[in-house]
Amino acid sequence: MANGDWDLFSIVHSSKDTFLTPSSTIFETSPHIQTTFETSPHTLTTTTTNTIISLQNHTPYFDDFTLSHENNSVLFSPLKSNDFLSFKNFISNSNPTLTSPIRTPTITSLNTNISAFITPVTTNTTFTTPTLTAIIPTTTFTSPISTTTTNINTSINGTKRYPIILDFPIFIKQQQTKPNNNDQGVSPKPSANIEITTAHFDLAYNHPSVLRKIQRKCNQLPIQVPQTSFGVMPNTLSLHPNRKVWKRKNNNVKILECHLSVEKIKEDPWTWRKYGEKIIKGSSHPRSYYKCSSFNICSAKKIVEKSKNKENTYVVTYKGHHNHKEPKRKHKFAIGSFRNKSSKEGLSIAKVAESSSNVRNMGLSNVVTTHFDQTENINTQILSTQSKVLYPKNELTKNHLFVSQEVVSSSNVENLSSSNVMMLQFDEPKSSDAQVFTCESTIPYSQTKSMGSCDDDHDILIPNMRAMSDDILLDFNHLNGRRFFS
DNA sequence: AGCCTTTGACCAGCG
DNA sequence: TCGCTGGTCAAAGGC
Ligand SMILES: [Zn+2]
Repeated sequence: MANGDWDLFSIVHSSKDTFLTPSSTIFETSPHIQTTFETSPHTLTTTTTNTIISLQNHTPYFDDFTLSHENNSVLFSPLKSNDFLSFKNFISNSNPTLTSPIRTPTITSLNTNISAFITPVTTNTTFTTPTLTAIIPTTTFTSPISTTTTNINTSINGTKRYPIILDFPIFIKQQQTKPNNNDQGVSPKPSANIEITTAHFDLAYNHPSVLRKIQRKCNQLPIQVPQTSFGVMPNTLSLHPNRKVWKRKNNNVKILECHLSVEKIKEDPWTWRKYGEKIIKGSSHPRSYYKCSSFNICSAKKIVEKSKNKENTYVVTYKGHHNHKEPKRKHKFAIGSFRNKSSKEGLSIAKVAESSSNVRNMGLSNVVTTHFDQTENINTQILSTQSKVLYPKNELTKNHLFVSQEVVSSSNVENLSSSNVMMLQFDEPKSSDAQVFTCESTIPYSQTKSMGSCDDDHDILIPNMRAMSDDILLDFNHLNGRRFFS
């Protein structure tokens, strides 16, 4: 796939006045805010170091921070280019001893530059960790201010009020130093496998800059937060007695598209039942339609089609979400076993699948099927995001970031090496309903390990609809006056 | 028996 | 209006 086909989804951490930019990408860690406060010249420098992966420049999001000055504090939320004015006033008003000298300062320089230094990603798997530096206000005063500010206790503390992606790029760096045992005689291998889990999306959804826009302009474009119209369920009051009618309004909404190897399809912990197969015009491979078979009212579906371009790779599109836990074990005919030989496509999969090891790590979150669901409509989304609760610890762990420890240990490395990249995509802004997330990953469902610990004391997380119990879901259904899972 | 796939018909959306 | 296309249904049969 040509890189030009991808627009990277932005987990947008933008400043208040910056619209989310669908075509740019930023992943960032918790900003580490370091400050230096010098009295001569009177300079406050705040250095916020984020770790960012991006293909293009992007207005960064600065986490809220509090400037404490003696017994006073001011919250900056977030940092804006004119914050230095607030800072100046703050300094002026907080300490009477400064009033006189500051009243008539000669400001020799004001540096309000906020700039992001982002190194372009040169390959799909080489990431840089640029430094983002913000300098607020760099104000140089003339004397006599330096003689009156020597004992001022000034500090800046990041408030870290909202969840952010923790430690994500750190793991990337670890991966980059790890030799790849399977890297034998094949041209450059991905140095990092990045498994995109619900954590990324949840945190993106929950980001305050995102939520504000949803609640304010949920119907306007561009849409910053994934939303679907997939809530149109099969009509149980069908006009045709012998046939159910599936209303296909907005049926073209893609939830998530993945390019997966055979192994990863096999390791999909969910169970699926095939309900259709279609020859698609212009495609040499048929498209298979699957429904989740674990739970009779689960609306999760997936569409599998063999990739045109890559052998042993399948394009898997997931729709809807599971309203239940992962099955403890797959029954023997679950998708992935491909027992039937009459389908040519299935046969090719079956050969590989049967020769592979058994499915492992059933309980782990997988890349997409478990958690990349959307709330059923915008109303629900607002409802859920207005109720902030803490995850139960086990759910938090389950949904946390996973990074694989090994490069794919299959025989198909050469076919997968070019796809070992995390790509998330917003649809074109003109598309009013569809939000396309595209994830191209070679991470198997297994071979993953939770490497992150959660900052439980600080993170405030939004309830994860699919991680919640069915009872809670029913409550939501009542609140919204309709049923989602029927 | 239960769950699966296969398969042609049916249905909705769209140009 | 009509035909094309993709998604879904459901009967039939397999494992
Ligand atoms: Zn399900």
